[in-house]
Parts: sequence; structure tokens; C-alpha cells
Amino acid sequence: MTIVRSRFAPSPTGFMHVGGVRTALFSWLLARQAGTDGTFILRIEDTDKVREVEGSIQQIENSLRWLGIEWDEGIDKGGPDAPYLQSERLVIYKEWAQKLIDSGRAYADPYTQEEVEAFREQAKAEKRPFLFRDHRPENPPVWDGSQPLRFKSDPKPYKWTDAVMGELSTGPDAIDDFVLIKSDGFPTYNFCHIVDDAIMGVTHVLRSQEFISSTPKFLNLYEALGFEKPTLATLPYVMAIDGKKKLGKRDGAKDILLYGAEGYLPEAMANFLATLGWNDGTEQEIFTVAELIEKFSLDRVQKSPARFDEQRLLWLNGQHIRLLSLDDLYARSLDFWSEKAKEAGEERQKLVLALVQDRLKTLADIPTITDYFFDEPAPKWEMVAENKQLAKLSKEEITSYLEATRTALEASEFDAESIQNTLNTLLETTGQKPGILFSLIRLVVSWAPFSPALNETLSVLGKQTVIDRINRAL
RNA sequence: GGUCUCAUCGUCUAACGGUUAGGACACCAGGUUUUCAUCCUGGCAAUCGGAGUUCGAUUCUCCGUGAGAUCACCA
Repeated sequence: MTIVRSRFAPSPTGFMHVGGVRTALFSWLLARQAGTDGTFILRIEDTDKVREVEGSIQQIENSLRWLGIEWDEGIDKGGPDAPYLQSERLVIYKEWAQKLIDSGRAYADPYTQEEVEAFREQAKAEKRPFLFRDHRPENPPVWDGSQPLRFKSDPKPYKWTDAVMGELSTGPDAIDDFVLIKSDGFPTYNFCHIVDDAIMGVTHVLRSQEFISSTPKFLNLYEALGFEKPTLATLPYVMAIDGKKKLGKRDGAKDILLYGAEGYLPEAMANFLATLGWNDGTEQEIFTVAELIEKFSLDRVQKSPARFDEQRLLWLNGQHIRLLSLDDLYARSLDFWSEKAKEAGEERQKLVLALVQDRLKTLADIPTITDYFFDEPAPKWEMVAENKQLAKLSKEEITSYLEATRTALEASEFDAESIQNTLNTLLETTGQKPGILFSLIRLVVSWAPFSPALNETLSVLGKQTVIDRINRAL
């Protein structure tokens, strides 16, 4: 097994959406598949105090945990390279910045922000790219910490291999004198993530596509610092389903935790995210988390962006619900039952749950598909009118079918099998098609859009309830 | 504008240079002598365009076209 130290390094600027979570998932899968030789680090990059949102760290941790992503090292867990919160590591960055100053690879930026802005405007007006290094001061002042500290870059073309994208290259114009330490004393992402990855011994850096054009800067900095470059893997975007833009909070990307509240299973979400841009080359669609860990590989990750298709997630969720044992399903369903259902107790809830398990797409379907087992449903006759077949029946026909049904069921033993026999006999005596007669019975006892097999539904409801509901309808 | 990336059914994707271009979601039609959003069967539907290399190109090369990213004292 190869040694893998991978990390997820979000900034605490709000909730997590599917794009960010997928990056974390892939990184985690890589570490877990290395077995005991794999470590997954959660590092929080809080160097932009302006954009920071309170509570984000907790939310990030909750999101990862919900998905089943557990980290080995992090701010709450500690680890050999603690602290894992960048704002607590400022001395480390200062140290490395000093090394760059000493080796002549960093200098104080003497300009005001307005002056730099003027340079940028000028370049724009002249239709040429803006490069700070064109304005590199001849005799920069000694850096006292109040000015930004800039990297003295060594522009040159680069060719490198990305574990996902393959061979990549850029010209020298991609490299400029970027800021290492801001005037507020905090390092920039560009600088501190490189330092941290190196001293934390990170072997695999996974990140999303927008970083591809900054990679040459990073390569240049690795060289200046004398660090070995880790394996770089660029993940394609997750796109909004109806847009051509990457999925972002502005385009309706949801907090990943909301999916849990909406009745999605974390393993379905993991399956969905993993197969959004990755597949194992076979026709397998449903993967358990264990299978994902076993089979995931960076070289089968797609190069092109994938759209976020909620329909597919819904389908996968139904598939994963079916995979659950009844006890497991029950344990996860607790938040979704109606009050009446909870009053009925665990035994009865499980009886009903077993009946409906195959039909659930989300746990949030539980009330709509089970409430009539616990509470008297309000008749919705429009459901009869909206049913193509039932709409044709006259009021008299409906009445006579229901009366016949009541009579027949009153004589039934009311286990699933005898109800089945009773219903079959009923078809013969009424001469009606099952699609019509059974639809009618189903609606009258449940008034629900969908329900389990009729004989089982009736049996679980019990004779008295069924007769009462038929009477009520009559 | 500079730099860079990507491109197979509507969507997610498969295909050592040789397949009737496969699967899944969605959709449509049947079936399950019982409803239904389950399940089964079937159907619809794709290699962005043009050159080149080759006996043969979805696959390799080039040129277009389209889409996207980036060019911050944000990450």
C-alpha cells in the first residue's frame, strides 16, 4: 500500500455544498483505501478574516460527519502537526517567509493599493496582461510587516502531470509576484497552503478546477522553498443542472445538511457524489461506502464537468433505502413520523415500515405513505375524479362496489392471504377489473397517493378500521 | 485581451485504433390475472464541425466552433 496523507482544507465561509463535499469525499476515499497507511487531515484555512462566517467550522465538521467522513487529524482531534487552524500557525508562516526574504525570493511591496490598481488599469487600457513583476521595485524597503510581502517569482514555462487531467502546461505569463503575507499579517492561501501541505507531509492534493491556472505559481513557490511537489489532482466542477456555471451558493447550491433533513441517506449522497465524475469502468451503479473505498481511483475521474442531477440522487436514495435492514431503517426514520405514528409505538411503526420500505424514495415520504395507518385520513374525492378509470364510475356504481366490498370483507379472516382470496372472489362477483375495483378500495381506506400491496395494507389496518372507512366513504 | 482546460444520448457515463457506440437516470409503452412513485420487459435518444494519419478514427494530430476557468492584500 502506498502511503497517503490527504487533506481537506476548507475556509470557514459558510455552509458546505455538494461541490466542496465531493472534493472532501474523494480525498477521504484516497486515504481510506490506503488502509492503515492512509491519513486524512482536516485543516481549516481561516486566513481571510473578512469573509469568515461564524459557526462555519462546526457546520463543516457536521457536514463531513453526516456523510461518514471522519478525519484522523484536525482542530478537534489534534495530531502531530497541530494546530490545524491556520490562524494559529502565523509564526510558522513568518518563519518560512523570512527564509524567502533571506534567499532573495521575497520582498516588501512598497506601493499603495491605489498605485497597484493604477498599474492594473494601465495594463488593461493597453490591452496587455497585468503583471506585478513588471513593476518590481529596484530597491524595496525592508519588510516591517506593515506592507504586503511579495514572492519574487522566477517566470518560466511549466509542464506537469495532474493525476486527473494528465499532462498540463503553461507559459511564463502564468507566473507573477503574488502576495505571500497580507498587510494585516495573515498569509495568503497561495503561500500558507503550500507551507502547510509540505510540513504536514501531505502526499495528495485534490482540489477543484479553478486552481488549475494558479498551479504554475505553486510550482514556482515549491521550488523556491525547496519543497517536493505532492501529487496534484484537479477535480472537474459540479455544475448546476440548468446552468452552464459551476454549482455555487448563488446558483441555488444547497447546504449538504439540508439533504439529510429532506430524508436523504448519507450513503446515497456519497454514492451519488462519487459517481458524479467517477466510475469504476463496470456497469455498477449502486456502491456502498466500503465499495467506494475499495474501488475509487483518481485515474478514472472524469476530466469534464458534471451536472448535478437531483433525479438521479432521488433514485439512488430509494435504492439505498431498500438496502437497509428494518432496524437500521427504523433508527434513521425517527424524525420523520407523525405524532400519531409515534404514539402507536415502535412495534407498529416497524410493521408499517416493512410494508412501505420498497416504495420510499426519501425518508420524508414516510408521513404521506404511512399516516393513514395511524390516523383517520380525510377523504379526498378529487382523487377519484382525477383517476382516469375511476372518473368514469357513477355514484351509484361506486356505492354498490363499496357495499359489496364491505360485505365480503366482513366475512374475511383478515390475514393477508384470506383477504387476497376475498378480493379475488369479489372481482368475479362484481365482474369489475382489478384496476378499477382495487383502486377504489385503496383510495377509500388510505386516501394516499401510493401505498403498499392492497391485501397487506388492509390486513395491517385491521378489519374494524377498514369497515369503518368504507362506511365513512359511503 | 493574456494564460489555461474541457467536448459521446436531455442528464451521469462505457468503449487496447476494429462494437449493430454499451449501461444508468429521466421520459414513453407494455407486464406483474391487485392499486401505486416498487419490480420486470421493451422503446426513444449521442460521438460538435472540418481536414490529416491509418486498411480502418469516438479514440491519435492539426484547425475551427462551443463551453468554462483564471489573470485579488479570496480561497
